[in-house]
Amino acid sequence: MKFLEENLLDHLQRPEFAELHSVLISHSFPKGGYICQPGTGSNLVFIVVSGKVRVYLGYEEKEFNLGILTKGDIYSTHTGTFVQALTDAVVLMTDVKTFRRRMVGDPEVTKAMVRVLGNILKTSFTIIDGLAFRDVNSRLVALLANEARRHGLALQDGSVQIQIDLSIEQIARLIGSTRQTVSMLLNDLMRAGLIERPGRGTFLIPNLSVFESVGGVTRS
Amino acid sequence: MKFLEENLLDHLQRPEFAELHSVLISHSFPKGGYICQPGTGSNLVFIVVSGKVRVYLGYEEKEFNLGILTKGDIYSTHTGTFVQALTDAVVLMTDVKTFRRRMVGDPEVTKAMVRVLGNILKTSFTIIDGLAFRDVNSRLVALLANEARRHGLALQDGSVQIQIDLSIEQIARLIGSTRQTVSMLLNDLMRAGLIERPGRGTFLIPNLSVFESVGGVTRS
DNA sequence: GAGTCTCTGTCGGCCAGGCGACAGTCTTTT
DNA sequence: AAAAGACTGTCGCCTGGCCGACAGAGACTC
Repeated sequence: MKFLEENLLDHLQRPEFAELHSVLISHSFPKGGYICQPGTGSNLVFIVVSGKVRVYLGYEEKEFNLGILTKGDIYSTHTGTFVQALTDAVVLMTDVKTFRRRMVGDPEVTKAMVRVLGNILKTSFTIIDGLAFRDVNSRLVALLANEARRHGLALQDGSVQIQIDLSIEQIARLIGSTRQTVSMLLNDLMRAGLIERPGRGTFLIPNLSVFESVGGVTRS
Repeated sequence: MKFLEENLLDHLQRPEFAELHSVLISHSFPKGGYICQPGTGSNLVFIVVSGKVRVYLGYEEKEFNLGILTKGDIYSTHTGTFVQALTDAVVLMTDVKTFRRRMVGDPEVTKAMVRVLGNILKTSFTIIDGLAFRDVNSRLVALLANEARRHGLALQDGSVQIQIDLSIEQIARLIGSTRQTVSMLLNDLMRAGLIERPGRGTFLIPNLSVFESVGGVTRS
């Protein structure tokens, strides 16, 4: 679902959008700040100018990541999701009404929306799959494997090192489980030699493909 | 997320799309036929011309409805979802490559996509919520209440009648549970006087709002 | 009306995983 | 270095819900 070649922001720099800038108000958010939370009643559309923001579904105790928005991504606040700045971030905001009137007809804008929605949708399918079909262990393995594939550091001996600066409790939230269960599972994985934990927040996966295959087995 | 005023099909009837018709191939599907199933490797985009088609996530034993597409809706086959004709249906199909080249730049097309994706996304959030936070009973109540609100027949005495021509087994699938559990829960609801079952596939909810409130209580 | 099928209700066994509790360990502060 | 605080590992209990099994109950065929 990748359609965008040109960055949406560059596109909006063009002269024909000059008058639009008056209604696109720039807002800055510090790292960790919330761009939106469900239930605040605000109904805005925003475009990320700089920084990274994380979109997630959250409830009292659990939270499921839906995606990371970066420069040029566009999203709406009235979707029942949380949007939090992962780094200091700047966004352009406008209300939905103005957005519809002025911007919906623009293919670059809708293309950006399709891209973002498509990605989030894909992630949410994965989440549903995980919740409906996989046990906690599989979800944990999937989380680590994902992280390894995406941001892992491959070492000379073929192992992959990943840095997850999250407490066990936070990891548990991400996969919709509990501290105790995750703690136990991680130790099981270590005892089985599938992962090592050289230090806090750091994991070492000696053989990633073997590791991944373990997650798949426990399918019901 | 409703942006479309003009129907996409009318839009495509315009003269400037005349040459496009050669690549938009019309396909008919009988009621119950599959427009796409995951894993078939096909990578097509289609627009619904007539009929209703149902999009759902399915696995061996369970299936989760994501939405119903009708005239003018546009969707893609490589999303890992099943798409099944609920009635006899006609769709216009083309491959993704052509679609990107010829149609992605058109705001009506992308608007339709945003609308469809937005709806499906919303539904999938609801599913995640249900799976992660609600027990089977809540999901069952939600399903029935939803059906009642949407297609229910309000009787004079304030009760609502709904027609669900599904076996208990099929209902169980829709909420990701089992025949036995659903059978038990339905009987519990009947014993509690919250629903009645005058005949096969028919339910009667004497007081819908009371009924709905029961579903919410069991939140963890 | 007898046989066959499909659907429904109910029971008992079983287990993943949530939760409270508590001890041990690592960090930070003063 | 001592105290306070946060994080981690484990144990045991308990429950929701899956599963197999089996017995009615309608429906359909011959």
